[in-house]
Amino acid sequence: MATGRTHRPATRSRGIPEATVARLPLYLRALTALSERSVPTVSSEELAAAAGVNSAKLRKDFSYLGSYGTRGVGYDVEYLVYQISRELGLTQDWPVVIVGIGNLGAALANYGGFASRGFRVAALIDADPAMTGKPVAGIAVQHTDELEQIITGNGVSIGVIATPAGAAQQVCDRLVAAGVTSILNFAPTVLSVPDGVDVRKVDLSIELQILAFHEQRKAGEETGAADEAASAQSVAQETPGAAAAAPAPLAPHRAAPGAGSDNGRQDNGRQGPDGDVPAVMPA
Amino acid sequence: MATGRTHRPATRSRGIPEATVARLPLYLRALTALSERSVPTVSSEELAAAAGVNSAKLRKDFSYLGSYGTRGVGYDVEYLVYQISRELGLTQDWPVVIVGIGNLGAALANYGGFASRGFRVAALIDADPAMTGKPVAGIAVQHTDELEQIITGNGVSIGVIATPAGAAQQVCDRLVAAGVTSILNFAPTVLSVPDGVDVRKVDLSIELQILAFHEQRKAGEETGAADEAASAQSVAQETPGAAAAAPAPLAPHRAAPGAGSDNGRQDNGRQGPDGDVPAVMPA
DNA sequence: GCCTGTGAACAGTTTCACAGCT
DNA sequence: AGCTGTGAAACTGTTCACAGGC
Repeated sequence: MATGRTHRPATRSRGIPEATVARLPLYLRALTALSERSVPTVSSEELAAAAGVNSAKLRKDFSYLGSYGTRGVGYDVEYLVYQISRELGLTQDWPVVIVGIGNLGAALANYGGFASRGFRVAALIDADPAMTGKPVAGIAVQHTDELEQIITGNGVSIGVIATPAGAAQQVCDRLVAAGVTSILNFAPTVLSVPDGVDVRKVDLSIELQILAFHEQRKAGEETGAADEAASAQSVAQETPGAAAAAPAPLAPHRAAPGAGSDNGRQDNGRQGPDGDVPAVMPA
Repeated sequence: MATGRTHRPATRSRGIPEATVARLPLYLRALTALSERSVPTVSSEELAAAAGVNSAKLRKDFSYLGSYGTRGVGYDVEYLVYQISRELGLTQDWPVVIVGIGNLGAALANYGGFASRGFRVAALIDADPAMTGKPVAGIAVQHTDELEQIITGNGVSIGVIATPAGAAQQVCDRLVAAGVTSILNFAPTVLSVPDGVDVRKVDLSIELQILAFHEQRKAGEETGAADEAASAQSVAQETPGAAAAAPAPLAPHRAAPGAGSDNGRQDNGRQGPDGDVPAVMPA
């Protein structure tokens, strides 16, 4: 077994870097597309282009999973799809509850990508009695009172919070108390959870603010264009080949420059008040 | 490109690290909350707790902005709010257009955090003629045909794409051609854009898949609890003080473990087909 | 004494470049 | 010849620990 022998716990549980884990879904999506077109194999170069990363990074990432490619040939699409799915835990079905069925919650409930890959919306929960029983995305909304029962009854371990900021911590506490150990938080608040519970955060206004930062910077350097236009904004390099070399004969656009490192995972902390930032949804 | 690589080493601090930029909005939110409670100053320790990071990181982050604190005292809340706002470019108003007014687009349009800090929804655009003229969040939806005119007429440089995956690249191309240079993409696709255009991506299913990965890992190690429960899942450390030491006398929960490094910024690449993953919104 | 600001050590991630298999 | 897999180098980000001002 090429399972690197000496050091390197390669296939062992501790191993895959977070940065790599965060990219696996990207590869999986690209591979799924290839699979649907019945493409049998891909080279790291091709797959990397489809996923929007560079090939060295992709190969390194795959090397943490094991040696699933064939030198001189490339990777077997179907096999890789399976291996990555397994690694991500998508071969099993994850029941998910969405709490807070406003516009955002409804959008999430209707999100096809949800159901398509390992996730199943087990229940929609909202605090508004007027919503109870109303079907959203084919599922009847249930009242918050039944939250605990829904969680335990369905063995739910992943919860999505799409409530207003003011209600998020409370909902979070109840989810955790009922047994949820992974939370995807759309409310603009820092959630406090016990050790062992994972929180990932998606925050609209933060994303916009980061864009504004770069936008402002662009405006400020609108002067010396030609020379270092792209690199000046600290947007840095990626796709050294595409961006630097080839004039791209037919493609109308080129690669988006990428600068790594953001966080999507929440850290820690306790926010003082409750509702500081306006909420995403009505009720 | 290969143009030497514009070093920006100098004593002239023209380079705030991306990781720091990504946290500034977090600090800003915590500071705004303090400001509303008329708190005059905060220590790095307090502010860090409110923002969910550790104090050393926060101090380092602020050091890139300059020396805005007072030794022995802390930071002046109002002053810091101003400095960070300025750094992020929020002292000016950014007109934003949202393309794709389905559930998600509507949720974004209604998002209060949008308007509250520097961003103004200049227009809502949808390809469905049935939507045209309908008011969403108090703004009449306009048809895609007017996209270019809206962008140039309002000097819009930031666009939000909330369309189905299949339409995203097309919309993106038109936005860019019309002058947009920053895009927040909610469609599950890799967008290709020319150099100089920033793309940030928010992808629901990716976030869920990352959670599933950790969740799976937790299940697999449900055995040896006590000893290294938290660290075993590679969720790593953050808040060394809180998580490792102090038994937290009164707080009901503790810090959420944080592992850094994700990406929210898209990289590069050209996707082969168009609509592989189901879209977020109906039409 | 308290708390900021920061150099220096450390850790994680990306890129390079090439050995090695097919 | 072509392409993967991977050490090693380069780089980015985080943590430590303490000098230095209040």
